[in-house]
Amino acid sequence: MPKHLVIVESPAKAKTIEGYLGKDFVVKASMGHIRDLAKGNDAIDVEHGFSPKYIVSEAKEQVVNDLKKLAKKADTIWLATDEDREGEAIAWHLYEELGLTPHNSKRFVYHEVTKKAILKAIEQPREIDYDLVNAQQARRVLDRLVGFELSPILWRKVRPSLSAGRVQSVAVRIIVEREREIQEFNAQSSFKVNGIFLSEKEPIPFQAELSTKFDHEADAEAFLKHCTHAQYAVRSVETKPGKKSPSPPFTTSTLQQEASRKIGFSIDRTMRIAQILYEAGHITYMRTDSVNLSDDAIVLCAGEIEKSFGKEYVQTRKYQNKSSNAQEAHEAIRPTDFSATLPSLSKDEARLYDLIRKRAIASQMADAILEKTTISIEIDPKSKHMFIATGEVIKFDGFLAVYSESQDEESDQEDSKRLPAISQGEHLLNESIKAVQRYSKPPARYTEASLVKKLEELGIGRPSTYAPTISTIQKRNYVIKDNRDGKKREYVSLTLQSGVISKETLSENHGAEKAKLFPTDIGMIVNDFLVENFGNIVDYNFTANVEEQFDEIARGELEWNKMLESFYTPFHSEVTKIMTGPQKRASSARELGIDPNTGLTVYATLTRFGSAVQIGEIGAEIPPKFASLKQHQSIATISLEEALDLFKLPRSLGLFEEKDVKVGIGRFGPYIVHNSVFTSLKPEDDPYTIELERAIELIIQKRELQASRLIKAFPEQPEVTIVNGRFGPYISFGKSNVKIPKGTDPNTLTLEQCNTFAEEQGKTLQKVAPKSKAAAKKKETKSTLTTEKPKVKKATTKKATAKKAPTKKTVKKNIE
DNA sequence: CAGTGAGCGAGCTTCCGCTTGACTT
Repeated sequence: MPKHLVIVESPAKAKTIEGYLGKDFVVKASMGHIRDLAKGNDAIDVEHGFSPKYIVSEAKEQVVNDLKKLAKKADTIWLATDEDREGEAIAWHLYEELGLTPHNSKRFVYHEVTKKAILKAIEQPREIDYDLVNAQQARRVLDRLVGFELSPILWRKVRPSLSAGRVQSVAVRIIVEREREIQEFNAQSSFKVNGIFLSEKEPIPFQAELSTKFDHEADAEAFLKHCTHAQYAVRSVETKPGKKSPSPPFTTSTLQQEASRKIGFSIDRTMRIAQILYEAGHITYMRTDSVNLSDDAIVLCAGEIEKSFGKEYVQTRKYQNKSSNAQEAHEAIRPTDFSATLPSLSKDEARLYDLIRKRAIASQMADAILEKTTISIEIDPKSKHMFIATGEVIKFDGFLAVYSESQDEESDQEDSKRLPAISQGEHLLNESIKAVQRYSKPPARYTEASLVKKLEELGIGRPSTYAPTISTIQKRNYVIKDNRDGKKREYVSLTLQSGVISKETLSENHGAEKAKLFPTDIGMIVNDFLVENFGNIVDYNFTANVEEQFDEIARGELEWNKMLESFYTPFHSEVTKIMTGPQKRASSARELGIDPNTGLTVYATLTRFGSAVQIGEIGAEIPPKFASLKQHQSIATISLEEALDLFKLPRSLGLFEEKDVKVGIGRFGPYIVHNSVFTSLKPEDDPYTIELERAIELIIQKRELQASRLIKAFPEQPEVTIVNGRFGPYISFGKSNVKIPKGTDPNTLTLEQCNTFAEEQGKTLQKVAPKSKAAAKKKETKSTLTTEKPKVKKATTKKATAKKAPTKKTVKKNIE
């Protein structure tokens, strides 16, 4: 019987550590926090020192019970949770919940899961650090207070079920403010001039850029004219040594960024796959903010580099963390085994593993040695303009042999090339000169990964919450990840060749976006409301400021409930002021102008059913008319013309088979209705311009599809049919669907068989309303108590989400 | 399933961080 029970946070870690310790030790995992604040609004007694009420959640009961049993049998219980604030709190909660005493329990901490580190750590046990625990309690309580006082204000002032919080509201703010910068951005154009030159000795053409840009076409043209008679000579040749150093090994945030840029993974997918690699023992822990590698790892890594590349490629380094609130309870993310023999993995796992391994290896490799050459070319001795050619040659590749980091935005610089050997004073021949109109670019929209980077820079959120936070703000419909088609734009290109200047007008695509984050109307309204009324909470520095105070608590210099007191008093009085103030909703209405037909005012506004345009006033004699916005339209940017267009639907296209054909936009996107049969438009069809002929084509297509859908019907029981669905044949059984067992030919099924299958699958022929079905489901899932929300919500939210992706749904339907 | 665009009122929603599983049409 083992005498010692060691409790860590993660089961994979438990397994590893158990291997390091002797037979007397059993190592178990707490699976993260075991207790949390009670659910409702009564978890914190603000009147009495913010005393918190903790409960063991249903999901953790089993874990706690198992640990209790083991603890009873053990002589010593070692609390070996992470060294950071949260880990210390977990240790304390365990201590309390398991009824431990100073006599039967000890605490030890480690920064890396290596045998040496663990054995050393257990030699140096300590007490639970209550100052650190209190810092965590302050953090936890503050987050609850902020979230649970701000959210209800939004329910009342904006819309039910919304949420606000210290982290998510700032994330939304970042997206909203960037969108506004982009909206306000005016692209300026200028003419960038490039020449192709040749040396007489070494006739390899190379490119050089003019040191000045021209704002106007006329200036560019005048310059090219001037160049028709120019004499080119090399004024100077400068060669400078340079070097590039590798980046540190991955943290959670940098892994998410690079996996997004290099292999196109969403941050969610990255974390899911990293978890698999971690559990299989291929990588170290993936939720970390540390760039540090253990000494053991560095030795192993250096050995691998020497073996694969040679000694001159080895340069071991210790990296310093840049982010200020890093807690560094773990190592950086690295392979557990650096050798080139890769474990057998799925394709995605292999790609992520490869990235992690190369990045870690490169971090311990030598700098790349470069040589940068700059050649200045004068046009003629009098001209103030000059052409500059730059080239870069890699003298020693170093870490570049393994890994080079990608940038968020592609820079304009092309791959720097080797320049021909040229000496000062030498005359050059010019092959051609081009002046091309270039536009300035607006700030880039955020991707999920670049938003994580920004949050990390601001010290907001933790490695374990980056991905969940970003999915929360999308679930709340504050932000959507979306694509945009670019717009065509013309630009001018002037070319001087063989003494002749020619002009071309070309066109380019700009502003196309893929998987970028856009604020929704509701996101903007909520943000504006919070910025106006709670600017201090959604301030970019709010977290940094409270973090400083948490640190003071952790150092024992500040009492945690005093800190909360001084935060909460002014905060709560602000909350009360707004809750008891005028019962006005946060207004989103934007005046667009006057409708020329009726003379009434046109508004863009947020309604119960989402963003819409409105003609006329509520409460006026003539009730206002409404029309929903299309996808990609927003209250902030819609124009009067676009708004008026929305009232052109539904429209009649004419008669087909003596019945009216109408086109409109519904819940699932644009549709045609004819003889009360609905047909979706294809993505390429525009409901505003579609003509009768095309509509009839789609109606007939739909009929053909319907015909091939039905495999078999039973006249004696018309609710039962066998049909072809998206996933193959199935039995449509009243309102529910029944699976056909594998190996059964759907064509030969009898009605009796169908009824038997239905019975076996627990389906009845009652016309079950979807509501009660979902309620039953809710009951089922209740006991598991995951973070997943019940599937069916209030009518408003349901509709709002359904509206989100009409085109997607349409596509699916068409495939069917 | 393809419409709608309130305010008589029933009761709900919500935070951040730490961890892994157990669920289907």
